[in-house]
Amino acid sequence: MRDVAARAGVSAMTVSRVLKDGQVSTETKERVLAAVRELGYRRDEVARTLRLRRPSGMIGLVVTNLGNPFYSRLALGAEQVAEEHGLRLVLGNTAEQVQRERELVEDLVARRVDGIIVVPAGAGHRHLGSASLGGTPVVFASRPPSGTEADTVLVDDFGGAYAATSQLLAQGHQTVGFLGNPPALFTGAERFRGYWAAHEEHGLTPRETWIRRGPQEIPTAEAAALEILGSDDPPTALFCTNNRITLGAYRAVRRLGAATALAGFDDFEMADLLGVPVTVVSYDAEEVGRRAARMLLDRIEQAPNTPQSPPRRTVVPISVVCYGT
Amino acid sequence: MRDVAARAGVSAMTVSRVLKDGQVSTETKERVLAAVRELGYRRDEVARTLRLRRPSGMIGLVVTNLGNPFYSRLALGAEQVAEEHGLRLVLGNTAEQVQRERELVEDLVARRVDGIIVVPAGAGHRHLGSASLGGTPVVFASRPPSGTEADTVLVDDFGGAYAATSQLLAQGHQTVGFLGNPPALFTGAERFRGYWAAHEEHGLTPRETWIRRGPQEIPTAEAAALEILGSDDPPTALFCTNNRITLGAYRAVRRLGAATALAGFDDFEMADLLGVPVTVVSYDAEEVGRRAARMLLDRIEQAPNTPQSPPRRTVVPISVVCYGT
DNA sequence: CTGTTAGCGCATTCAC
DNA sequence: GTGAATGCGCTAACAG
Repeated sequence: MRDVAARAGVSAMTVSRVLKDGQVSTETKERVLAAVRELGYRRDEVARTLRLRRPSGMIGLVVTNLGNPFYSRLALGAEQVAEEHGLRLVLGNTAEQVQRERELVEDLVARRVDGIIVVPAGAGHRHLGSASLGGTPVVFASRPPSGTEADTVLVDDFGGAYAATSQLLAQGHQTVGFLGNPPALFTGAERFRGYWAAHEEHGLTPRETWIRRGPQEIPTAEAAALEILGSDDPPTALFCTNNRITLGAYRAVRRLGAATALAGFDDFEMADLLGVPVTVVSYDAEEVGRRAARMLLDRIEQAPNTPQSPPRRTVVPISVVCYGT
Repeated sequence: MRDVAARAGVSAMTVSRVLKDGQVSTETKERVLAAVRELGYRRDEVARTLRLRRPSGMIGLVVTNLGNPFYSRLALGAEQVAEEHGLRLVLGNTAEQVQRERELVEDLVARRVDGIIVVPAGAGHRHLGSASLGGTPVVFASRPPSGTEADTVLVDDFGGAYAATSQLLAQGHQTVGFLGNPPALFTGAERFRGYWAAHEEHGLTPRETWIRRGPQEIPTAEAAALEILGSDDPPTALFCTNNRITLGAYRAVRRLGAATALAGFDDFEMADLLGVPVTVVSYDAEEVGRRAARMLLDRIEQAPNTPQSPPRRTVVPISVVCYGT
């Protein structure tokens, strides 16, 4: 900046004013801008935010697995909203490790991000409370906080599982198996709850032998499905808690040549081409990111030393789509 | 920091030293650390990097479409490497808009990122040259620069298309159609070149009526495939330049009940379950991100006022996988 | 071992 | 309109 000033024959102060369109005569302004171009000068945003006592104009996004399309689409949605407000997104991947999460969040706070969106790993989240983070606003996405209160954006896990299972039951299936993620995961628990509630609604009780609460990937889901469907008295339908599990189940059904109906959480591209009836719970992952970003922006815009409004929670709706037959 | 110093009864300088584990007596160190804990103090990394005349410890990643799993996995790979070096990733999505790209890159430079990985949109990339960016190192990923020289990581587009097409020809198909992205895209051009070269190798010339260089999404690809396969003299196989196009072609084949063989760029989860023979070009998208990050780190570690080593280019290998039949 | 001085690049405040 | 002084939060360099 000094160099630009020298070249334009003015003081650094004048250059600063030109760059923030302050009161400068048209003539000097042009001289300064010329010097800026000639020197390829760029104002240092880091020094600027320091001087202005402002946060960095970045928001942190901490996810558990960016390789999962759900989270990359969440990131895309958050990026859209951040972009509209001139904010940049700083990305961190925790691989479900609480320790990584803790370090990442600490680092983001030290870098003075305006706020953080986090898909929490693990169970206790006191270390993610805004209070533990020097007041940096935090929004939870996809999984709710435990041990602290905070703004949260969830998917309607319960409702989706309930609706999809109900669909199967309404189609006349009396026996619906369950393949899903472990109960320790919030989504796993909620989706199981939905599955169960749908049965109760119909006066049914799922049989324990049709339930597998563990598979996470295609091969393990396939094995579990083979086990269930190969038993003496197999169910006529299966509810799966995510699309990888649904694909595993599909492989099993196909291999056995069974007529088992499938329902699952998460839409996927080939669902209509499988050749067996598939019911799918569909929702907008980008919308999760957009809402989280908007909630965060609302917090950020609240004056920091103002009494904080209570934490809000919003649930992104799902829809049920039936493919095939 | 002053507050911490006051509380510990020392000067700010001592606090600073404690936090960077300098020469401080164990006793004062403990007093300081106690004060840090009590006040929940965090060192301001922004001010720190300013004072140390260092870049921000962040690298920028600018992609054209984070919703595309290829780019989100690229991001994941880059994040891994960045993480290992204690660097954060700042993400930007251009949606293929050159204007957005330009603004993003400018902003990243102004924020003093250590370097930038970019999947360039558009055709001319002079504005992405390290020179135009005040010397900030830049690595191109997935598409090469034009109008400037820079480190680049590519996928073996030509080789993959060549290998997959050759596979079809070797299987006895004399007539292989082409469904692919527009020639303006680097990948589109390269993959077409590979398709063509494989034919030449076999003494064949593809027929123009079997070629569609435009479809990008499933529905348009399906329509194009229906057109080709519905003609008087349809080819017995189709080469598709990405997995969305392959899926579109598959829909057409299935609808027509044809026995057309398919080959395509990009692996996908269901490829082995389609019920028709499918050859797929597979590659490691994360590896693209990892290599780009490593190249960038190499540049960053070069002293800035040293004669720069010439731009490097690396190509991530592909492998061909045959499913079905 | 610890404190003082000075300045990273910028912008607010107050002169002129 | 423009410039000089001052300080954002931190730390290298030099005292003591």
